[in-house]
Amino acid sequence: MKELSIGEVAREAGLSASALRYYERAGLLPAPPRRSRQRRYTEAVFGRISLIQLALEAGFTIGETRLFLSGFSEQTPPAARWRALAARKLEEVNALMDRARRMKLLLETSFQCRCPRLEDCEQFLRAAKRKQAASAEVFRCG
Amino acid sequence: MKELSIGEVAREAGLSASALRYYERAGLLPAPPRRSRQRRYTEAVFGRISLIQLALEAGFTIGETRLFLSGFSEQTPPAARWRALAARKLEEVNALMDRARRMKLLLETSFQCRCPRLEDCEQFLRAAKRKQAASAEVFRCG
DNA sequence: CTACGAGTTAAAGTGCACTTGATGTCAAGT
DNA sequence: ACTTGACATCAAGTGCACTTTAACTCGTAG
Repeated sequence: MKELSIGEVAREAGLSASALRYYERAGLLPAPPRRSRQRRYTEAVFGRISLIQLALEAGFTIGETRLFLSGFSEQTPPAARWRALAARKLEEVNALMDRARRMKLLLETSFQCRCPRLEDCEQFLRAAKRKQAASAEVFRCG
Repeated sequence: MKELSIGEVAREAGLSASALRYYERAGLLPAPPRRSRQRRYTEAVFGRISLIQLALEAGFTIGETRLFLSGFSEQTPPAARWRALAARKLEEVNALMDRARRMKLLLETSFQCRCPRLEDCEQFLRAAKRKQAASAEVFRCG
């Protein structure tokens, strides 16, 4: 089984070595064995990394992603426990998609006006004011 | 024309006074006249605030929102500015929805899958690895 | 032997969108 | 006169996901 350095893994996976170390500290990646203090990975790490990337790209935080990963990899955690976790995340993903859809709608609104100044444009003001979206703040920080 | 304090505007608009001051510093809101150093707004500010909220909810950053509001060049009409910014953002939102969809699939699959370890589950790895999204970091901070 | 590149650590820095804290000003009420 | 409450500024803090920096340890090539 070929051993890979952190640099090789990083290049292959398309992220930085520092991100890999960060994931390890954060408990997303298991600490690999060392050859004279240097990490040596196997190909198996790429699967794990893909899962991490997908979860993060889907909007999960590091903490949630850790739950997602370790919820699975623990030796047979109570199936119900995982199901609850997955159900909660599924709700979040649904909320996420809802929000994305609303954003898409807003973005696709093609304003046709020729108003030179925004403040005078009834079209924009109307669009802006009827937004009771009550969005769950999935993305904006703070 | 009635004059409003920052507190009244904040209450009415549903955001905090500090956020209003922040928007002003960031160039999203014009600096209103002062009565003994205190900001005095007119009703007109609510239209502007709605536009800001619209843009932020559509996923624009503060910087992008400033571009939308006060233009690259002032003589570019608002509708054109919106289209230009929206086209770029739309791609990001589409990528986001794609990722969310795959995450949803993943989570739903998890209700069926009996693999003891996540890394061994072909279903997951396949779902996770199909990512050519070239994600543009829409939402994640940093 | 020395230089080089790639790895190691802990700690501090970054960007976003704000918030919080310390300190000060001011008009109105008691 | 004094207190209260809302406002002001400026600096620093927050949370996330990393990155950067400084100081080091290696194995290998020349």
